[in-house]
Amino acid sequence: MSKEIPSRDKNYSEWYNELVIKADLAEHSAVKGCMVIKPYGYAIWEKMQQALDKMFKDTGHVNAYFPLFIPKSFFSKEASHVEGFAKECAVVTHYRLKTAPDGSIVVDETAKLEEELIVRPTSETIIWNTYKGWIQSYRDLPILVNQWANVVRWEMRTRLFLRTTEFLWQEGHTAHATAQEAIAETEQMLEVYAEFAEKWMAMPVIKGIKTPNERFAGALETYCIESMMQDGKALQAGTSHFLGQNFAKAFDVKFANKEGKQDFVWATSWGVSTRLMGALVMSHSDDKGLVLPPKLAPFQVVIVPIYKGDEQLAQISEVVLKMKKEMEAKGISVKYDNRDTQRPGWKFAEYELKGVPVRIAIGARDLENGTVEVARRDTLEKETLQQADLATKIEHLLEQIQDNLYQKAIAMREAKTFNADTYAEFKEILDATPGFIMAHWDGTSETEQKIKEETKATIRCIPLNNKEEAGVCIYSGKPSAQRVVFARSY
RNA sequence: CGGGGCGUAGCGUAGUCCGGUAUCGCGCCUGGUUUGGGACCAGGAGGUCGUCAGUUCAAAUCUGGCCGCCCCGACCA
Repeated sequence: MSKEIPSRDKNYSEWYNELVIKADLAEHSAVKGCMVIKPYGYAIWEKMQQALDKMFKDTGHVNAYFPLFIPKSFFSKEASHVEGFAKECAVVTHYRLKTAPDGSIVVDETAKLEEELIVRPTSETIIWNTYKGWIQSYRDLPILVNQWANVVRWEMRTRLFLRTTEFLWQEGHTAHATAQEAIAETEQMLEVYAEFAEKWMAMPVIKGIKTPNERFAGALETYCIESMMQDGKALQAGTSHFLGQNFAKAFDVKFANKEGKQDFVWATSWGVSTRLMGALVMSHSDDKGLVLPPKLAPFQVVIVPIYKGDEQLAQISEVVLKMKKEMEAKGISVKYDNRDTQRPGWKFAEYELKGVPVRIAIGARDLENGTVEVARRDTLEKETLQQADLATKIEHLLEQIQDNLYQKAIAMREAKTFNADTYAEFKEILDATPGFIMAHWDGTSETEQKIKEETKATIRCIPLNNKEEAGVCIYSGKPSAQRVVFARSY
């Protein structure tokens, strides 16, 4: 198979698609709109899961699991929620197949479900139906539960990782005694997501709140982190919702407060998905392939021996295994690729394609000099280092790479963030230099809608702690107190 | 659901207009030489040409139906 991927600049979508496949992250599946996540891609997802899961637990959350199927009646209890998801639900109507007279397998019409089951597109309804039985008193609160699960949304158009029919995610669903506490939770989880994106994925994000148009179906307020991909398009990387008492009311979840009065429970939900994998690819990778931040790389260092004959390999291996051990003692994950079936040049290209942060090559020359060749994936720079204290040097190098990726991503975002003061300017920037456009907006849905229809750009978010600045709306000319983030998005 | 493109070996493709039993590259297998940036030589294996039907002495090629995929749009995390 040819491992060449198309250029990033020529066709960003094609580049992304090919890269995901060639780097062995995922592939299209036999089921329309679904994908197969391959072992290498899944290993990265597992790294993400582990880091996130720890952050959730450090903030007091626990994991649980709820059913895949949601009875239609549950699903329809919260009006705006149904409305938001109705168009993209997979529905189970029967529970048995049979063999037809002609030998083909058909649905047994006699095995029709009395009530259809919805394959969860998200679990608010089934979870709140369950919480009803868990909550009687303020003493039962808060409930801080997270679920790792798969969900199905029957999207019309799909794209590997970014929008597949089935995807993996985590969804947190919390229940609180007060609005204030629920809002604090919503904001806390947004912080967790932002920290994960920036510290682990090396992907800078803007924290903000969604406009009513873009709000989650059933939420009072949707907080989000928005990131910018290398082609200037925005990607929503995570959301945290303050659900108010909407779901508690829909499922009649009341509790007795300290005064002995009945009140509806306050709710939040928050989630990130395998979409983050897409974000990771689009944030850092280049025409040679994937570029992984060290903290999420399935292995951070690959060692490639360069040798002639078994004897030389044995000598090299002796040195390598010692090095490997030292690095592993520092918590660095190392792969020693001593396969004789591929040549060094092939391996170099392969590990670049797969985004391994650091590559160490060692041959006869190095054995003599007590050196190794160290190549970093982010800058593609190579240098020769002394073997002495290599583990410490690599440890620092990995930190540097992690930081460099983040700084590069910030620089890219800054270079593609513009102010627009008139609608003409706004449209010009949008086409000429895609990116984030900071512009004044009159705060109405109508204006946002019009701009979306005319330019395909949406308000990504209203940044938290936004700077106050008097101005006029680029579209309507009405007064505005702050700029918001506009962009075309994935 | 609208617009465009496509379906030929594991992958990428030529051939389709003008019908005559499938081309090339990568990969794979065997042997040898190699190994500091995707090796080279020699030999070899591998194909219901998406599918069903029709036309014909003869269909990858012509006709019709169906299926699937990709891209762009509406929808969306």
